[in-house]
Amino acid sequence: VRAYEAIVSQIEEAIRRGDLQPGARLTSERDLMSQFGVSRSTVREALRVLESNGLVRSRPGEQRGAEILAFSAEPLAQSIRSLVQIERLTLYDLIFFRMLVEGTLCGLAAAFHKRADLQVLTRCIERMQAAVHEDSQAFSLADVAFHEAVAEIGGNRLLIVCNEVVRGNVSNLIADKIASGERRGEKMEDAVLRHRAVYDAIRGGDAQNATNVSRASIYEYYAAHLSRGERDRLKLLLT
Amino acid sequence: VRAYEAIVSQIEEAIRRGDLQPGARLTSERDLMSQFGVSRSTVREALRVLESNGLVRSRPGEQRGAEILAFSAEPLAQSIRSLVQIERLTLYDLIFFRMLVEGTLCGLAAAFHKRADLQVLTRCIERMQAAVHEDSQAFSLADVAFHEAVAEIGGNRLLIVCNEVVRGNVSNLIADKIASGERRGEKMEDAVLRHRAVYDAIRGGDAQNATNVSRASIYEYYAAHLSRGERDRLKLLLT
DNA sequence: ATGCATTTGTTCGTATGTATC
DNA sequence: AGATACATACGAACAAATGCA
Repeated sequence: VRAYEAIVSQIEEAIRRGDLQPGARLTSERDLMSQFGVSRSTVREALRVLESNGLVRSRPGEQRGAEILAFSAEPLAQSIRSLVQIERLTLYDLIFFRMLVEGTLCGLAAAFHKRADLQVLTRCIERMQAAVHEDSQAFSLADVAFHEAVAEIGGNRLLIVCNEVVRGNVSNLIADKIASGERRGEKMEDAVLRHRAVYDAIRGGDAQNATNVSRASIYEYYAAHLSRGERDRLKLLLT
Repeated sequence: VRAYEAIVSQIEEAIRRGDLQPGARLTSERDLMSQFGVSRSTVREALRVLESNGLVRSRPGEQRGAEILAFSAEPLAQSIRSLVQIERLTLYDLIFFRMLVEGTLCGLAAAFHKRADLQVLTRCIERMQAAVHEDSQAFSLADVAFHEAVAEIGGNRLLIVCNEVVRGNVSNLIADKIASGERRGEKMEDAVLRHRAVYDAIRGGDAQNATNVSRASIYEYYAAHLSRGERDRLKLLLT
């Protein structure tokens, strides 16, 4: 077993145990070096690996050592990104995933939401409405906030994270096609309507129905970018 | 931008473009060093990062440099593992995900399978049956093979990979509770019956029904390990 | 605002262990 | 068995960035 790997797994272990909390700092490279009885290069290789896994961050000149970071979905997002590129995942694959997961999250939200949750969602839609024809960046921020709020209600962290990651990848894949297209205003109006429909379905409390409305909404939004056969497969998810 | 990061992204880029195919080798560290105009340590830090991301593997003594690896879901599995540990995901979260995804894969299989696919599934079940009361390792190998074969039929790479990863994490979480429990033989018999039911549903060609049978099968298998409230939430996925 | 101490980023030279020919 | 090529690992050094007095 290689020297730097031992260091990596020891520090990883400490972080997982909660022994090293986010915001805490490792000691300096020179301290770690004597602490683990290895050379500085070895310490640095270990730090580079931890850094690339999103566990720590180190910057030159900082007095205390590398900082322990809070968990971030970024490594997961990266894995999925490379999966998209290397395995040649298509828009269809991603949309399928989103319809499946986000629809389910809406179903959970319909079944388990509280009063306050509905208010949060309403505010997101209002912010979207306000930004129509105006600020397309504020619009998409409110859009993302809506989806995240829906996901939070359901409360399954795994679904939430996966869905966020895939949503990000979808945007990457077709950013140019939609955000900057012509008739941008119309499309934004359209999106507001669809979000309202999803909101109503969630408020209605019927999980099956909310799932379906959400999936149909995603389907319609992206259908134009998909082939006939792909659309047929996606329809399997609609009842 | 740091020196080693430039190297990492250049090599990553070459791999993504397919310029560096799996099985090909990088040149030796000394060559890379002069090629990129950096020192040995910097090259090594870059290699460590690439290695931890599952893109290359380097071993001492090998004549040519580091080997380019085929894509593997291992980094993704790692991200999910750390998500499970750090975010304290429970068995419920994982089972929810599996019911959702694997049920859908069964639905796809029901709708799109071919003759040959059914034969593959049959053979997996036969291998399971043969290993009952005998070889528990062969049993679980056949079990995994069945699920992978089902997933392949549906053909959505993203779902397949996510499902495999989550299945692996589930086994980690409760390996002790089931595999080594008492009445192991009975449980294996039971599993064979459930797999047959899933198989019949797939052959039947009704996607909705196959989805349901599969989800119910997973639900029943794990229900005993879950609380009342968790079970109620999972039931939302059954129609 | 300046200068000093500390720390990281990077380089270089060297020694050691290991696989292949 | 020996030679070669390679990766692993060490330690000293300098530059650049940061924080503090």
